[in-house]
Amino acid sequence: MGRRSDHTPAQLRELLVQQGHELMAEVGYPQFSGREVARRAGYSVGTIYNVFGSLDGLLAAINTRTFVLWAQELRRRLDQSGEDRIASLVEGYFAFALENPLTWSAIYEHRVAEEQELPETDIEGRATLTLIVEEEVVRALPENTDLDVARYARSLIATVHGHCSYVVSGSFALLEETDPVGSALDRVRESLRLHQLQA
Amino acid sequence: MGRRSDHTPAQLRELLVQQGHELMAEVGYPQFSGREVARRAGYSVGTIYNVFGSLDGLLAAINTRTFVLWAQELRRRLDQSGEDRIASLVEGYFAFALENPLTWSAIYEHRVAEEQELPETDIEGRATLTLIVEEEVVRALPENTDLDVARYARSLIATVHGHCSYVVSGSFALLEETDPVGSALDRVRESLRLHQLQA
DNA sequence: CGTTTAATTAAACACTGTTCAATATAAAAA
DNA sequence: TTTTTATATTGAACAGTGTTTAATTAAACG
Repeated sequence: MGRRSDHTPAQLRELLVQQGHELMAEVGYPQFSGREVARRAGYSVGTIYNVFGSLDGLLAAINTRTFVLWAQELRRRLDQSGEDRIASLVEGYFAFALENPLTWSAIYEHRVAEEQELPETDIEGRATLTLIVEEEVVRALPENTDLDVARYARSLIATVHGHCSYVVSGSFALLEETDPVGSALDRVRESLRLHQLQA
Repeated sequence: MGRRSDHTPAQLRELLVQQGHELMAEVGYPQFSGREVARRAGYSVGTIYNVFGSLDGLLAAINTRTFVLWAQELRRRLDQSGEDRIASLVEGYFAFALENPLTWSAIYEHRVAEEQELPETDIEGRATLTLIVEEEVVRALPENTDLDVARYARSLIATVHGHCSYVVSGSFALLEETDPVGSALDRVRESLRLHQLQA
């Protein structure tokens, strides 16, 4: 078969990312197969290389999709949140990871060698999550704080991330931890409380 | 070639773990190859399956070795530590990960499906790290604390781990974070300070 | 010594990711 | 409309991988 016109370039790209994302959700990063994605999309392997340049390119696009869905979930929860928006964030962080363990883990299992080579659209989609958290951290802090808020927000994300990754990977289950979300939230609250008083 | 007697079973096991650990340090988890380990050890692939039952068994043994080396490094630093033993711990955590990024990452990249099936010796080697931290957390807290110290220690480990994994994976570098160790230590100190006062 | 037992291998199988010449077809030019 | 050009698509080839298993050979035992 030679040139086809079943899909526009944009449609084809979308199709591959969608099928790839589904496969990732089904089997996870270690069992992920580019050939299988092509098979499901009704194209042959080479097409992935035409469209994304490499398998890494497809994987990056799949993970970016996960980032976007994750950010949407956080926004959704913030919109429905009561007073305690920080709790909504932390719970949303965990909830997404636990409801989508395989796609969520894939984000961290796929090491991007030179991250500068990520397409603009990918970088943007990924940054959103950080921005959402930053907004809420600003909101939780006194106006006249002398903290580097961006840096502080990243540190709180890292704190929650550490707890969350232990849960999803199963290390915490082994240690019979019953309330990892609670622990993560405790650490975040402790830190925020101190910085709220300090002003 | 049939049965050989170049190594005792124990020696052979040790040889494979050692070669495997070296290979992991050279190429990292994604490029790791059981066949290559066997090649370097001068045996054929099947031997790995004789000795460890599966490739996962070898990987578990390799990662356990990393845990043991890591724990040794922490103990070494604690022995030479001044007053601030918590800082020694956090710095030791990061230092080991940054000096051994590939073997350290492999610990978290190799998902063990049913962790109950880890050999006793592996479980023991891995638990040591947690115990070291627990000891120091007890030391840092008032005697009459009503905290669940084991659980609290795990939470602090998760906090540091979150920061550390961002550094090693390169996510923090991208965000121009200059002092992740400092951030992690800040979060740990904040929490400890509160729990020191609370008594 | 012969027999049993166990370690070791090589080959086979079914997969991977990646590259690339051949080709069929859509788009452009005549 | 016909011819030409450009390109999207494929399928095969290559070099790997993990895993299983029958055959082989050497050690251990009686």
